[in-house]
Amino acid sequence: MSENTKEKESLNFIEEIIEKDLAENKNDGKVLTRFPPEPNGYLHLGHATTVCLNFGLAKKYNGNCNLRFDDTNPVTEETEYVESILSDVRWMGFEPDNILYSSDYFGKLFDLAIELIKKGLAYVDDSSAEEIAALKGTTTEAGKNSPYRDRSIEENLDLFERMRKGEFPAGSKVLRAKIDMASPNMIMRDPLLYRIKFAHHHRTGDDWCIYPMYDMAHGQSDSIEKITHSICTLEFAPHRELYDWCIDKLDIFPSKQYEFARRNFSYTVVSKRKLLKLVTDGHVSGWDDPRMPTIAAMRRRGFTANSIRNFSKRIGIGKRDNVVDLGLLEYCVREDLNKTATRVMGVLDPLKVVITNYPEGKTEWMDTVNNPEDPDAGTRKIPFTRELWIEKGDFMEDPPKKFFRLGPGRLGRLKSGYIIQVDNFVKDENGELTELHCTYFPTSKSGSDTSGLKPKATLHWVSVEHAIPAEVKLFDRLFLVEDPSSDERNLEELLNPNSLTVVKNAMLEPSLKDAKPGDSFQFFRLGYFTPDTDSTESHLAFNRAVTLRDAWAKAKKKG
RNA sequence: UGGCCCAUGGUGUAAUUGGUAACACAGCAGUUUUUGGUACUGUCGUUCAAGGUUCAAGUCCUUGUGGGCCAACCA
Repeated sequence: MSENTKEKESLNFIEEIIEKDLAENKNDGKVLTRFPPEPNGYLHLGHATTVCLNFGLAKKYNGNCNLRFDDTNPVTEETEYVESILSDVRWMGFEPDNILYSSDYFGKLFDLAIELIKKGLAYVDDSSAEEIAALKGTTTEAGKNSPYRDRSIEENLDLFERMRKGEFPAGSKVLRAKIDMASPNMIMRDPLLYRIKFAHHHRTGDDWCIYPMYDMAHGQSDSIEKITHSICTLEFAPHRELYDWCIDKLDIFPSKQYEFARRNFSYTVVSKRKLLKLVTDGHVSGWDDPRMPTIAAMRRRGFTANSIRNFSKRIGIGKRDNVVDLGLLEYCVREDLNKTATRVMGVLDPLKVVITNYPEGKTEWMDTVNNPEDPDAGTRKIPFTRELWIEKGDFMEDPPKKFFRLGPGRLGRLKSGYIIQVDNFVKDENGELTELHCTYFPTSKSGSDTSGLKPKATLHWVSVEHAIPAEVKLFDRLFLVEDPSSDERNLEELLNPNSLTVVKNAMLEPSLKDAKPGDSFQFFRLGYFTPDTDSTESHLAFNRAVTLRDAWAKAKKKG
């Protein structure tokens, strides 16, 4: 194929391996990878980087990438998860070359097991789980052979066949590889190959009552599909010896396994067990709660597939332990949305402004730019009237020097509108600020400003008459500690109690009426927002994907 | 007292395979700005340790130290 002569960008270690293989014309110059999730949960950010890696490699080297559901354990796997995984992969922007299942190979895998038995390399063991564990030895002591280890090939064949027919109860027998109970690699101490489970499988139903273990299924499935580069996480490194042993003894296609370090992310967890616990204990509303690190949640929150792909590319791959700063993902989201999101105005904490010298009942439709980063995005009209909503935080009765928004007597520019000056503020009986009385400068109209006035701040606003109310959800990190997965304390103690803020009565500009999930907006000065999946015409609901960078908030914090 | 993997700024990855330690994020300071956004500029700071080989070591060797994974009828 095409030789990349001058590759400026440096290669990661897997790309180096692939390019070396390609140079040697291994596998006839073909690259075939696979993404092999077990359908027992939703895909999360860790999977997302693996998806990008495997599909990305295939794309880069003109190869292919299969999606293979590693569904060899019927008790944990469900069709619901299969569907969510497939839709998440597609949303990420990748179309699998083949959609396959390990369960498709149950027949072939059974035959391979028979072959191992015939070669005297596997045996049926009647020991209980406890007995097998007891004979396993420890990392520093050799194990001992099972009393069933030397059964004849004929007897093993007979027993395994009868296991398959359902003649023995669950747990009464297993098939084990006959390797070496003294191996320094614990995985090689006669690993279990098949176990009896009378469980309904999401695809094969009740056809089988014995199921292959990971080590009898994964590498073999790779081999059946002729996967050239089987990429997995570092935890599987000890399995590689067995992976190669099976391929060698069975004399099947020599797929090769390569390992990279799993990604950890700051202020969140990616263990399926812990994510499931967050869901079942009600700490979040579901797998797609926008605070979750799942792909479904990130999509619902308003993150884009493009930003996740860029993030994945930027963090690269390696072999050392790591905690990736989630701030980088937020940066990638902003980077993407800044270029594409339409700028609109919405007020989260409304304060009424009455422009006392503006005619009652008058509406001016002001021109405003949809996206200053994209001239092709065009302009639209927004209504300006005598009564407006502005952000309560944009006025201070007694503003400090560094605050350059509104205060008594101060000027402010209303974005794409007029410059106003605060004349008065009104409070209710509780001393709560309720209203600002201002005057506007007719010569200061945006785009044709001849006033010569230079207010320090430009504020967002919405016409009271035209505003549409909405619920808006704001999110903060789920956990208080940077690395919750390595914290000894209970998950509950580490949770950020303020990870969700629900704003009930936000006021939005009327153009947002028909926004749909998947649409991205920048609410001027507030961040990037997208309609929530539960948004309806009568009850608009938005999620904030991420805030804008906020130098003022930072300055305030520092005091 | 085993096997395997790993060690580069606050974080994540690079380093033409022995030849000036770089890129991005974060931080800090500033310029521009009808977003305290964006863009732009500057700045901070690093090879786990000790020996050795070499004109030259993040890279090779030795010995340490530190961390991770492995003993589920899970994947």
